[in-house]
Amino acid sequence: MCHHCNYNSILKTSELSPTPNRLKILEIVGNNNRPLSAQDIFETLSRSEEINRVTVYRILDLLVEKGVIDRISSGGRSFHYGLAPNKNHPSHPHFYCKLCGNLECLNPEGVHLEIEQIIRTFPGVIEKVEVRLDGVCKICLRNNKKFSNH
Amino acid sequence: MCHHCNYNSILKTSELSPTPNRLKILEIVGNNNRPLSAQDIFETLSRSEEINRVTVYRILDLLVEKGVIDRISSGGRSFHYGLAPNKNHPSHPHFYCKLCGNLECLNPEGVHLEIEQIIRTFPGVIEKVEVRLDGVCKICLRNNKKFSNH
DNA sequence: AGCATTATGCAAATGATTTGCAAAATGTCA
DNA sequence: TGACATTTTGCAAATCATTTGCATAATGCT
Repeated sequence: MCHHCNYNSILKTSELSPTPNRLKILEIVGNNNRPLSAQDIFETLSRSEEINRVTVYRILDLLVEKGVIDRISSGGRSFHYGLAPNKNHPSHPHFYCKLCGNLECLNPEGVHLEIEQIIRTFPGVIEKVEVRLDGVCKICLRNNKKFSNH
Repeated sequence: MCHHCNYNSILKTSELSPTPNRLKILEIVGNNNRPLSAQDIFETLSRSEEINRVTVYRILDLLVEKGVIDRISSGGRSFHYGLAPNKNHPSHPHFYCKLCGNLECLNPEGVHLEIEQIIRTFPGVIEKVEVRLDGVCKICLRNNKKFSNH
């Protein structure tokens, strides 16, 4: 979630003209406290205007390509999208609930990851690190007693 | 990869009768040094015998459910499968090459992950942690000069 | 052998994403 | 402003990974 970002200028500095659709999609991604699926974004946007699903996919691809947003593996079959890490939003781990399929952001302080050794010795190029915890979220736990003793 | 495991007994202790197909699929997963997709496993198995793709999926689901193997997000659209961590194979991070789509295992020593704080304070149940590095592997780097200065 | 249970195959469905192509919108420049 | 190139969007269909439903085959048990 970001209240400090000017999405318009983010687009411009990323070599993307700030078209209405791009802006709206970036706002939806940025104003949410969790990474959303393309479907989530499509549904949200559809509530206020007509837009094609393919357009959503294409804009998401573009934003990922320019490094504005991150494509995040959810643990399920669909990708989720969140603002790319920057000064205001440090890189952080996510939690995936295998029951409701929601992905949530975790505090970056909670996880200390030391990968210097790998970065030093890995023969390829490392562009991104993803840390994801999987399990059952609080809400599903309450609704699903049988998981409470795992 | 595992040279110390008796797959037959692993199946038995997991409440699964060691049918030929289950054994072969577990062997393919276990004898490989990287997590494979269902498609990889299907193709490998198909070289030596007739088997249906759906059967492969079903056996993989079963092995995951019983905790024998792990379903791992690849960074691409398909899941990959590797032996679940145990005494012989500690949990370890993976590297996904966005060009060739291969997933490889990284040394567990290379990554230090401290998640005690999250585990202590998270309101849901955490069952699994996945760490994945994304980028371009050594081989694709060699074949794709344009990525060598990223 | 007879019957229940389990495992497999096959066809089709589903869900997420991508592609091809054409129409609409936008930008550029004389 | 008009003509033309470029970019953005929509629509239909394709693709890819995975799942479902249902029928048959294999296996286990008494």
